[in-house]
Amino acid sequence: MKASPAEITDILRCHGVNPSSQRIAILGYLMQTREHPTADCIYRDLLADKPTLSRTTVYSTLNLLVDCGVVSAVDVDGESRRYDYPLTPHAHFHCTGCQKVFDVDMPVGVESVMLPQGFTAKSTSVYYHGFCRDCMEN
Amino acid sequence: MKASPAEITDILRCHGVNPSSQRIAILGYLMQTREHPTADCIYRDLLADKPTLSRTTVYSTLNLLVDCGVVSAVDVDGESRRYDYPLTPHAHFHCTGCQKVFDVDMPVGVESVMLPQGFTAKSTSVYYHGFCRDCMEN
DNA sequence: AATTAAAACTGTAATTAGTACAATTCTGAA
DNA sequence: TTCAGAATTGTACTAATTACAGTTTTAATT
Repeated sequence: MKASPAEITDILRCHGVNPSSQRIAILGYLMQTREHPTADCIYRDLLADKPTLSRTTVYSTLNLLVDCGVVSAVDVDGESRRYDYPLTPHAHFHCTGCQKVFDVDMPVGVESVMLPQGFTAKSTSVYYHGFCRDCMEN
Repeated sequence: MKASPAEITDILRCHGVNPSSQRIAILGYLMQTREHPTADCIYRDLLADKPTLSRTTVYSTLNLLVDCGVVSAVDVDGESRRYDYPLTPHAHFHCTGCQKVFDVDMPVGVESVMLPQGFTAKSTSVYYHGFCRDCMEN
């Protein structure tokens, strides 16, 4: 089910973000994919619908959305940063063959690990690296 | 305790890597720090001892060592890749204030999570993001 | 010790992701 | 309708990393 512009607008407003048409398009794009796209990938795909969109807007909007916690950044390898609208908490599997990123279960207990005195974690990322099914078979 | 050149040579040979003086210096550097340095940081620090060292060699050596599993890459944010000689398995805490990376305990059970059918993980990374003690206090 | 082929190293040039910034456009309140 | 602030745009720039060609080193063989 695809989120309506009104729903996307609400999410933005809830986080104190002014809902411009570009921001709605970018967040909407992230909400309807599980592909963990890069900024450039988002830019290229949205260009068809919004021919005046600029790369700078995509980058700055993504930074804004990450800063206010609406979307999360996926830094799974040293390559381009990817972005994720996390419906539910999950971990990521990075296939070193095809470079795709898959959502997998978040292991239990990760969030409650003992950190050194005085350290407080605001978020946790778990990445598995290996071969996905398709790459395993070939 | 600092590893001797002979010990470093052994580690390299065990992994099928020809122990050149540059490779010994780079691996030795990583073995005696817990700072998770970037390639450029390693380059700058080693330059004092090896004035003819080139950045390209540092990058290619690090790629080589990561590929053969001697050192691990730490991609904790979108910035430069960092490198780690992991004596024992551990997770990483990334301070969003000072940008330092700290070793912390690896939570139990992370490695035994249920992955989708046909997926096999070769390695696992766990990153916590937040404020370290010093940044918390200031 | 001399020869030599392969491997490793070096330095420069190129590539790529991402940011800075100034100019333009949009928006919504007065 | 006016206008100020916010958002967007496009270009120029920076920084991390890689490609590549030429040089040096290594180590085996004669």
